[in-house]
Amino acid sequence: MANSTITDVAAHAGVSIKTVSRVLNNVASVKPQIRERVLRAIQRLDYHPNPSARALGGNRSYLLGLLYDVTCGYYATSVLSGFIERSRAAKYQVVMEPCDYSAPSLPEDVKRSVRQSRVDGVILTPPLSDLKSVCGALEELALPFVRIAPGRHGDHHRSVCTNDRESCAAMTEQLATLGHQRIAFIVGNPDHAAVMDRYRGYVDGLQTCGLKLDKTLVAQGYNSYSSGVQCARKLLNVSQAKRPTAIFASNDEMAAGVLGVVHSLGLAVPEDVSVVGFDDAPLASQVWPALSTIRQPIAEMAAQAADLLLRALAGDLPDQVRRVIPSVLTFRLSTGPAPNRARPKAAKSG
Amino acid sequence: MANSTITDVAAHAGVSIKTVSRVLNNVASVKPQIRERVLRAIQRLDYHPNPSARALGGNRSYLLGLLYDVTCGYYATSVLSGFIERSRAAKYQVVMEPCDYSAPSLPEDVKRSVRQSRVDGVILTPPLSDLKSVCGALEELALPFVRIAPGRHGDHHRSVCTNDRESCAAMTEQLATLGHQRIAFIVGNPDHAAVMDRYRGYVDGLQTCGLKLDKTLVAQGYNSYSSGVQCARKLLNVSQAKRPTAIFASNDEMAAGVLGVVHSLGLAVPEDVSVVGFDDAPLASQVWPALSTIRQPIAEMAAQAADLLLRALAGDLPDQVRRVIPSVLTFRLSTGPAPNRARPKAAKSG
DNA sequence: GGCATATTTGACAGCGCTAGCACCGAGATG
DNA sequence: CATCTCGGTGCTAGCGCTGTCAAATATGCC
Repeated sequence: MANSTITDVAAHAGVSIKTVSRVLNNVASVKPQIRERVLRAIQRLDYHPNPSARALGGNRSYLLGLLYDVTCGYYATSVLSGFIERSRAAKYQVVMEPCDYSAPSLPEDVKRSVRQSRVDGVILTPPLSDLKSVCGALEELALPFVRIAPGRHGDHHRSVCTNDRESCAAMTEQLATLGHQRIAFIVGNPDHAAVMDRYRGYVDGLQTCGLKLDKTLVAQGYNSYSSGVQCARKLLNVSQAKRPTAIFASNDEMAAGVLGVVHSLGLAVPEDVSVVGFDDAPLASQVWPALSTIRQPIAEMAAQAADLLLRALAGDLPDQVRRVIPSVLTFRLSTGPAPNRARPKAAKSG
Repeated sequence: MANSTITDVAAHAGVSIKTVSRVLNNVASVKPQIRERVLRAIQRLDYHPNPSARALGGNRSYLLGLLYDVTCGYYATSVLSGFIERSRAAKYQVVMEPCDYSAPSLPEDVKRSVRQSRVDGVILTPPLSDLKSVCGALEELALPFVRIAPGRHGDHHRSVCTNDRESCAAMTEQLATLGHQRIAFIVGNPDHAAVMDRYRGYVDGLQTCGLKLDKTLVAQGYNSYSSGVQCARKLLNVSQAKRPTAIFASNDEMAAGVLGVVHSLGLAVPEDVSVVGFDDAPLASQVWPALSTIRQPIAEMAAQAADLLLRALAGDLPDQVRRVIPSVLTFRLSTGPAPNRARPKAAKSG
């Protein structure tokens, strides 16, 4: 069955192709009755406009790009799931644009990539969303874009993020409420600006609870499992008195690394050490014990980003917009009350 | 800088646009000297053909679809990374086509999806690649497709797979070599036909080593972490004598579930029980202890699939082709010698 | 009713490329 | 030497839409 064209629809509805085009593009000035007639014809013929023809005629591609770093495949997939639905609804297609975050030629790569694919706009996932060079390249091309979870928001850009700082503060407070006084923190990759906010939240939380920041309890990680392992070794390889009773990592992968070290030292989670992550990646519930973490609503953020991008393309959105979707604290088995030594008053064994 | 068009290139090279078009499409009958001239002009103008125009004129879209099940995001991403590179090189773009594997309307959804996006061909990732209904829908539309890691190969289709059976046999033999005599197996979701091959490999391996198949050591899982947990409980909740000393799960996620159960029973991995997975997903090296597993070369398989699809589109490929990319056994910390009780002869403690 | 204004609709020319066929010149053939 | 062949090239008509602008129709006012 050959695909029907706009001409077929026009013939069936007894109008000109231009009117059909108007209906397709939601132009207001079509009489309801005629619009109805056209829609019926479209339905009857199972007509789908040819994107290539639309693109060629309208000087746009109806393609949206999802720029992501190849090493962050999981994140990209989650973003995709939220992004694609909205885009589809708006008759846009999504093309994936893998990038190598660490390549020196990144800005050039991005430019070539988007020019070649002729996308109408892109969304940037972290860590790309933090790179001035990438944003600059996009601006040079005058290509609309929305950033997901960028660290710096000051620039004149559209972005969607979550409340990293507040949720990390809340998590820190929860740990304190469980009796933890020596709460360690593993900072994420400094390249990912958003994770700095997580650290700030940790500091806020300590302060709220009257705990004072102990720099020996802060380690610098790089978002990877192995950096989590290294940080955990550093944090735990001390006398028992100085050992943290809880370790809060800036992402789940590093938290998983912590778990490994704790196990291999013969310590128990959460009896000896509580462990907390961030993201609620699938990994968080597939390690043992399952990680308490902070669920970042990636799909929802992506949907909002799609919204912003589509509206920007339609021209009814200011240059600078920022949306915040709250994260939610999620408690699983990796957290528990602080061990007795930390709070000598209420000694009980179980 | 406005994008240049084929007309600009033709003018600069002093030829007709048709000749430029021939160069772009690798038509043989262009004099080397002229071809050279055109290529230089293309380079100088940084010309990229407009895909929409190519699509419209040539009656194809230069779009390739990647059909995947939304619940298998990770797998899709890995496939993508291998797929996109080849496609790009051939000036094709990749669009992601998420599907709901379990929807009754799946064949209709697939049809609508591919018709709407106008893709020229698609690749199918598991579990989609096993569904007759999906393949049927695609055939009805006469849309070329390549299946990745399907279980049944008998049909008249193009596919790329790995040697599930052989590698699982080899892994089973390795476990036997380590002294394991009670090797349990967790079968994967029966919907994913490829995993049945893994079970067959396990049976082969047992046979090769002179171990006999004990049905009480075989559990039926569903590829998820939680089904791994359930199977492990069933397998381990027996007297010590009957307990398996090694558990081989058909994928890493289930193996991670096994790990959790072993830990929570107070047993040690690999001292009391060795655990093995399949896939070498990121998860495998992010649990503790890191999983011995079988690395499925997904990206490479995807690249081959892209190759097959592109050649099929070019018309120089028979209907039925099957490529096999071998998996590789990967040993990490989750496997070790069988505990002494299983081989009472060489008692040593450490 | 007659006129000036909205409002709604249609005719038509591209968008940048490919496909089909016509064309041109050089070597092969009679 | 005329004719044929054929590799190499150019001309031109679309592909299915959108944008522009003009035409047709509806609405408001005196």
